[in-house]
Amino acid sequence: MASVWKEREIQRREQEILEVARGLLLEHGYLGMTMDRIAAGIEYSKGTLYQHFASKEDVLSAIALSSEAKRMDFFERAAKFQGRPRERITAIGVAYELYFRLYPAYFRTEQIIHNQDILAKISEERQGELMQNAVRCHAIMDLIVEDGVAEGDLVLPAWCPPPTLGFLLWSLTSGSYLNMADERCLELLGVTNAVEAVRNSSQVFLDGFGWKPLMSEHDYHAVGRRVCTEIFPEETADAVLRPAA
Amino acid sequence: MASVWKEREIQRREQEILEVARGLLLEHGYLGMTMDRIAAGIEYSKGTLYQHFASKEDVLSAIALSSEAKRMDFFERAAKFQGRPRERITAIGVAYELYFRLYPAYFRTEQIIHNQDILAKISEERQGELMQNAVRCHAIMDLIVEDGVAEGDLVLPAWCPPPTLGFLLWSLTSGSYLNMADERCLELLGVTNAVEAVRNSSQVFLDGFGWKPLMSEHDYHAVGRRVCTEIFPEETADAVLRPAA
DNA sequence: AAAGTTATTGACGCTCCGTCAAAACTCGAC
DNA sequence: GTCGAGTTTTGACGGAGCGTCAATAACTTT
Repeated sequence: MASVWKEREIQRREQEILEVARGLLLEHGYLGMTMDRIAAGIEYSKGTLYQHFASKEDVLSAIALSSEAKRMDFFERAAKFQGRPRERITAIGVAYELYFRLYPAYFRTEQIIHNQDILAKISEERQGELMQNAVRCHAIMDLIVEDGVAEGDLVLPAWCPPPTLGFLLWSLTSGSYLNMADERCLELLGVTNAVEAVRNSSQVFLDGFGWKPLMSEHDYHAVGRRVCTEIFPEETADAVLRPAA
Repeated sequence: MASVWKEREIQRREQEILEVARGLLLEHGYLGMTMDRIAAGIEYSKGTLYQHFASKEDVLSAIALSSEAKRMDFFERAAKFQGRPRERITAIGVAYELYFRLYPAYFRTEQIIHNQDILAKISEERQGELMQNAVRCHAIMDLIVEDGVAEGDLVLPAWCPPPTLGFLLWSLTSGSYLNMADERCLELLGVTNAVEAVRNSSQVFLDGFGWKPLMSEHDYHAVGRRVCTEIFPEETADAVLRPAA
């Protein structure tokens, strides 16, 4: 049966398209990633391109989806880290930071797709997939927060159920990374070492909630380094990526 | 001299263009705001439109600029609030929250323009203006943070000079508001009362830094209400906008 | 090998941005 | 009042990009 080979060929081509598209997106931005250029990049015409993807936004969302898959992978690996709940949520933070630093391009594609106009043009189906990822991602955090509460390390105020804490922590981190995009602006404001600041501020935030053990009682830089060596040894072979003592 | 009247006429028309453009932007999004539609909305042709604005992005940045002006106004008014430094930074938070709730449309235009692709197409001049606003905005926060340090209410760690604290607080808030844009997603995650959560979480964050007086020592909801009645009486005539007891 | 089926192509229609030569208008001089 | 130089306005047009589809090529079955 030829259809097996055909199936595989289609898959292969889809990957090739995404590869070319991602390259264009990073080099020339959203507007520079044109369907004609993608078609020129692969060895097929635009018509064939449209047999794989319904629209430009569809291509874009596929790229974003693969980026999110990478992030999900990091999160799920980090979630396996053994320790007190607050150490485990710290591991999630490390995962996000590594994702941001190792794959800034992926981070950017997530931001691009997160735009109302673009999102509106994506098929319901893919929108669902994207949403699904977000939910899974927050579910991981929720479980850890709930463990923290269950073990008595954390007492949440009434206004802040576990999903809300996850949302806030996420907002602090993603908001910071997003604002870091404009480097000129950052410099003008006099912000240096922003990545380190985000790392530390997450801990300050958790201290604010009184999540034990507090920073004063525990060395979370050491936890960060442990997460790097135990969970992300390959990714942090370059020492620059590990938190300093 | 006719040129005086002409000057005024040009100003008037510019305002009219922006009004129409903002309407289109809000109703139909970035892609729905076309130059032809704007031209149809005012009583002039596209050519004339292009005598006022160099490009579509130029129109957009003018809209964003006026939005930022509104926010700046709120910030500057809030900065006049009298009290301990932490009360004053709380006032800034109230200002931002009110801006977000009263003018969601303005908030959105700021987000739209904050896009790399769009930003890249704006004239250097307008980019400078936008940057200027950001700097002024952060300068206000910086001063308050520095006062906090000077008065001994706040001891900042080495990794966090005043501008960095401003940046982080800003990121927490703007990041949260940004993530709140997707209401469906928020609901799916189980986050309720997000605005209140953001308000409280900023305080938790400052508690984390040990900025005195701590939440346990001071009623910051009351401070919030005072800011509303003293600084924003007009805007908070509707009681829904004021923090509950 | 012929008929039928599926895959591929790229020219085309449409929309939108930004331009520019031509038309319309203004206003002082005579 | 009218002429004409200067200014403003216009909308048709070029160019670019997205998505389509009739025509063509390739492949499969009989």
